[in-house]
Amino acid sequence: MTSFYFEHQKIYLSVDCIIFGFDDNKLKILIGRRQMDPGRGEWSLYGGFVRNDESVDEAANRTLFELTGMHDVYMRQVGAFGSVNRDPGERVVSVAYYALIKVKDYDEKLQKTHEVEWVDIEKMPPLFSDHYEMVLQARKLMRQKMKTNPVGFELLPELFTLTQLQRLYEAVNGEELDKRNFRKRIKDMDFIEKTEYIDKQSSKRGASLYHFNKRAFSEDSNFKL
Amino acid sequence: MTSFYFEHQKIYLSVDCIIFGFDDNKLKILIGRRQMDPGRGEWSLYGGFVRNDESVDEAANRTLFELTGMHDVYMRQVGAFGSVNRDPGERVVSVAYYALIKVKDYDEKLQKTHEVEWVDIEKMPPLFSDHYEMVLQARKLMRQKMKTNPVGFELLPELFTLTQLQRLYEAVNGEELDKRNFRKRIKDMDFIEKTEYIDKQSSKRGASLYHFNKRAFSEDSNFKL
DNA sequence: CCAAAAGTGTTCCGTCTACACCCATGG
DNA sequence: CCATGGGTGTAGACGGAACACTTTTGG
Repeated sequence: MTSFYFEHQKIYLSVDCIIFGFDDNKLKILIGRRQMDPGRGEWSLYGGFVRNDESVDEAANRTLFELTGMHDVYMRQVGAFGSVNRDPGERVVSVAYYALIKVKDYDEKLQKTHEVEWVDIEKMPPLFSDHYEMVLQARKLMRQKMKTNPVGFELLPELFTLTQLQRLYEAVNGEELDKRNFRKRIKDMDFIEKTEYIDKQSSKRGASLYHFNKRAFSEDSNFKL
Repeated sequence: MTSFYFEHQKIYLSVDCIIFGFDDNKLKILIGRRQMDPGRGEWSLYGGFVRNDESVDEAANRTLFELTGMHDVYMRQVGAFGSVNRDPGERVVSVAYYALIKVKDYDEKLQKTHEVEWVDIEKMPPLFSDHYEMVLQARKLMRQKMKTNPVGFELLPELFTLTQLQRLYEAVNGEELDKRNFRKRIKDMDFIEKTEYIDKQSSKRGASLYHFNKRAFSEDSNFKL
């Protein structure tokens, strides 16, 4: 069968990753200096091209793996960015994804190899092309998601204190929360379990360490923070 | 400057439109029988390919215009759909958009030319490729948007009764609403204005016609339905 | 005259918010 | 012994949900 496809034009398709981390009570993203033209030297998200033999989601996962060596990372699509001149070199449409990773799990060697850095999301430098817009949208989506889904735990260590969890939500939403009200809500969620372990890093008294029990959480559990 | 782009592969990029309408107290979408191979004869969204000289958003608007002859339609991106074999003929990545139009504004001739039909969203037939998935996601996004933004009016005539508005929200959310509570909320929104006109179609007594005053609405107005 | 849709307020209950003090310990 | 962060309960405000009857008029 002859096809109608031929009359149309193919386009370069790429993916860009907005990688969120949480450290020092601040929400951060992983960006680096662009190592190729056009835009060499500008701050930029990490990205890659979509191949013909992989889905766009796969391309995003592969790209993230290249950068971090990590598999099974929480990742969601932000959307397609398709202005004609968004890439000064060629027509490239890019699909943005955001990822949530634990900063401590990220191999520092790989970080140096790729010359990427964690930067405070409140202090982002100007970024290449439309990457800033991508970050804004990603952040909006992520904030929305965190309100009703227990995805924040992707950013925290397996064991965390309630204060850490609260600081995370404060960083994401950009506002302080009331400690007692926050902890009251946590207590209502049986899938956030107190462990026998105590963290002595952050205070003299020591704080109980909690963990998120994925199995105990089911989609119909209600999660609101 | 020689470029690194050449080592990568180009891909066909298309757009698909989920076109919502509201008629007979039901939420509907516009679909047609696919007129080309592969998939000829299957129910399908209306779509088109993205050209090199237009943005993806522009391609979506152009495609919608081809089908409906309408400009300045409310349209939002749903996301990119990029499975390798989503199109049986060729590798095609598609970006889905949803649109909200007034059924009455849609020229019936054009509808016949393109052989598309309004079908009740609750009674959708199986669709070509991943189009059903696109519709589900579009509906989810649209429902979300309608909760906090006054976009429902895009689906209603300029002048509408409060019962029509309520039926729209009921159709979108799939649940009945309390008439008094609903009307109380409407009364709090000054930008939904009662007119002097009366609709005599739907009842013997007659119902006041309202209209949404875009100018009176500002982004900081709070809208919750 | 009656069927059919329009229009209109109040009460109750649960949820969210504000708010202050004691505890344990390392240095 | 004191500075630091951990941990706990209550009262009042607010918003959402439930709920029933009168009005108008075309047929």
